[in-house]
Amino acid sequence: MSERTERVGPPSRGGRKRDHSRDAVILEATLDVLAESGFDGMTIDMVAVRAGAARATVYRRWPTKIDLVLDAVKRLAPGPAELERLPDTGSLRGDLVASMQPDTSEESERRVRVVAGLQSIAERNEDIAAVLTGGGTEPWIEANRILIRRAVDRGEYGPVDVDALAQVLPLMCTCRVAVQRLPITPEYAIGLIDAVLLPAMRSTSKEKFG
Amino acid sequence: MSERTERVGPPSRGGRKRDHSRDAVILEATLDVLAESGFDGMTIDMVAVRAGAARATVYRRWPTKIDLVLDAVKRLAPGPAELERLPDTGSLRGDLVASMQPDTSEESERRVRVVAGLQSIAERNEDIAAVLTGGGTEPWIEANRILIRRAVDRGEYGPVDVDALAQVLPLMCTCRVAVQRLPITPEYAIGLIDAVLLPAMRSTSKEKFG
DNA sequence: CAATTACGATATCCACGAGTATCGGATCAG
DNA sequence: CTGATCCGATACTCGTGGATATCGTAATTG
Repeated sequence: MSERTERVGPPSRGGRKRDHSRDAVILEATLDVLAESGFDGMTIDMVAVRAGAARATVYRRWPTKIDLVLDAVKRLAPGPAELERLPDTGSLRGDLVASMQPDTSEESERRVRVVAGLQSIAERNEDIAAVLTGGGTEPWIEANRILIRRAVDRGEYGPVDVDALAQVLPLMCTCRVAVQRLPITPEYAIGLIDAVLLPAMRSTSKEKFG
Repeated sequence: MSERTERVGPPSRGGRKRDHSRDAVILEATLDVLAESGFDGMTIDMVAVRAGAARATVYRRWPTKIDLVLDAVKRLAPGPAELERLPDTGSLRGDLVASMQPDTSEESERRVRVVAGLQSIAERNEDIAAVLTGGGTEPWIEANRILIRRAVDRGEYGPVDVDALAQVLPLMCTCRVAVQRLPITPEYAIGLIDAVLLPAMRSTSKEKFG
């Protein structure tokens, strides 16, 4: 977490406790607004209203807009435990379809929209850029890397370019939402798997053509 | 073109002519600033300074910031003639490599950055969204569609899912620049062609796996 | 030359949003 | 109860940027 406005100096004698359960509400509201309006279009007031709080309450916990957004985006990054719980159905296709299931939900569409809405500020803010790579496409690509490597190891496919193939689904889906402004339906996701990724896996790319 | 501030009423008797050769300079400056700072980060003053003009000169030709950006983005859309001049080397790989050549240039990286920088405003402005689909990834996808269809027609490959495969290179390259913030090197482009697209072409996706 | 318009530069108006300050009411510790 | 702190609400400051207006100068027509 980025530095809050915690009281450090005087060991206070009492007073109303800060209701920390509202942190999550405010951060969720921040992500909602970010997904809808982007960083520049988002105002602290929008966040406060959506969270049912006062602007002062937000500023009491995060000193600047940037700090608020940083903490909010950190919620997007999957924990290491997330990568441990990858599906294991026995076939690559089964694993991919299972792992894409949450990606066709609204929850994950918001994630992509947040990433898209932070591009402009990421250009000028090192911290935002850093937290974006961690919470954006990279974990998703890493998950695909694991699934593909596992399929190759168990002999389901021959040797392939794991790094290149692991990027196909995450990058294409991200671009579809962020740039083409189209939803990731289960049909589209499965279509990509069956028409692009799995066919590419089947033909090992040893021979080149001139 | 969107409506300018052209004089229409009084048949004027004379006066200094508007130097229309500077339109292009201003619009190019607009694209440069858009690519660097996005729509919200761009100010009319940045554009004017980069174009070596005064703000008043810009406002004399385009009434609002939106109008200026609309005209600028229209310059990104390739004319119909562009799609007629697609490479024809005899092999799909040759065509793809040749057609990707300009995409690895700075010129084309700017195009993608402009598209990325306009996402936030496109969410709220119908006109921007419309002109973006025309000048963004769609023409690029269409070009790939033509190349792939041609290769199938000449018997170089069996039947494939043309629409899905035509999106692979444009979407992945766009996302790499706009989201991952990495350059499109010739190595990366050719790597995609050899490790993803052509392998996927080779194995026709008739059989499915459960 | 005179009238007219474009141009560069600059001043100005205006709206908006980040961040601060204040206030009344609520909630805790002692 | 008392003092300290949180909360919601509101007013406020202040910088920025879109848009307009003005002015002196340059170019063009008659």
